[in-house]
Amino acid sequence: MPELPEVESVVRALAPMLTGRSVKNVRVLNRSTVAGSPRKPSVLEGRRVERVLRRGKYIVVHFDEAFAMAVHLRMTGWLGVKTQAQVAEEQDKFVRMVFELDEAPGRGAEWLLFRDIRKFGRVWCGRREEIIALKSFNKLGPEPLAITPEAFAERLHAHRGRLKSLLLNQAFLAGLGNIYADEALFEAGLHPLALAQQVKPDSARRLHAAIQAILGKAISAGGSSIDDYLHPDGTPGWFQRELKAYGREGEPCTRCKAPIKRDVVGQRGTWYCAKCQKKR
DNA sequence: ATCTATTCCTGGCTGC
DNA sequence: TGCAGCCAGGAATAGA
Repeated sequence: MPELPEVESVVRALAPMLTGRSVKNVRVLNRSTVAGSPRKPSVLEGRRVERVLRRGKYIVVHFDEAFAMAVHLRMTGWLGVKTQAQVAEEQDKFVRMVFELDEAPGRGAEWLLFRDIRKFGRVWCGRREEIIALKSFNKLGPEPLAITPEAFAERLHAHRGRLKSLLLNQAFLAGLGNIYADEALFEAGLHPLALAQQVKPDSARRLHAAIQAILGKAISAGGSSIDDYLHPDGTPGWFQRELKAYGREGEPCTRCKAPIKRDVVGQRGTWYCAKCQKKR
């Protein structure tokens, strides 16, 4: 499941392949993949890529003439570049959108593909200011790798909810998902059900440090390949091997050897060590 | 403000 | 081998 480190890995891989290239043609193979009203991916035809960046879990592509595209991979989305020959050979029924690219020096005819098994992923196309103004995009909270410990603690204490739910709330912090929320709470030694408002200042600081450390390590590892996530070139990330709580029900805690527990918190599977993650 | 349930969607798993 | 039924889950949405 792509979260911040996975999306960051996608952006870093795609940026050198896409920057400077033009989209000749856009084809939509699954209508619901294209979000927005009106749906208008054809506005990107003839536009040249200026930048590829990340905001929260969104991949954002800036085009010339102030056009832009935002992509959310949700559960099973994948972006990558393939040659026309590869695409023809593979006959991949899960490709939902195809962007025909111009021929760059040293590269033949290539297509940017959006592949998505479960069709939860979404692509928005339009003018840059329209994309930025999208309400789902506009209400995103701060970037977890940019926020200061002080600002983080202040935000934390301004909320009444449970830590796990808060970390998953994209308006609170943009980019954490189920995997890294559990990992950050484990690392900080905080219980998923702890009330945000009751978290003591030193615990808030530990949580902030844990979030930044986990995300930094996961980005360096190319993210976690769980279920379907793969890099744009088809290779897996390897941070899944470093996970200490997520998906490890029954396995011994790496700190105290007690078995990792799984509960459901806010309709999400939640893994934690009941012995060393305390509610306060 | 916060919480819960529901929807989207399909591969993979379980059980018969 | 086949098939029905269930599950996971990010985000939007509605309702409490």
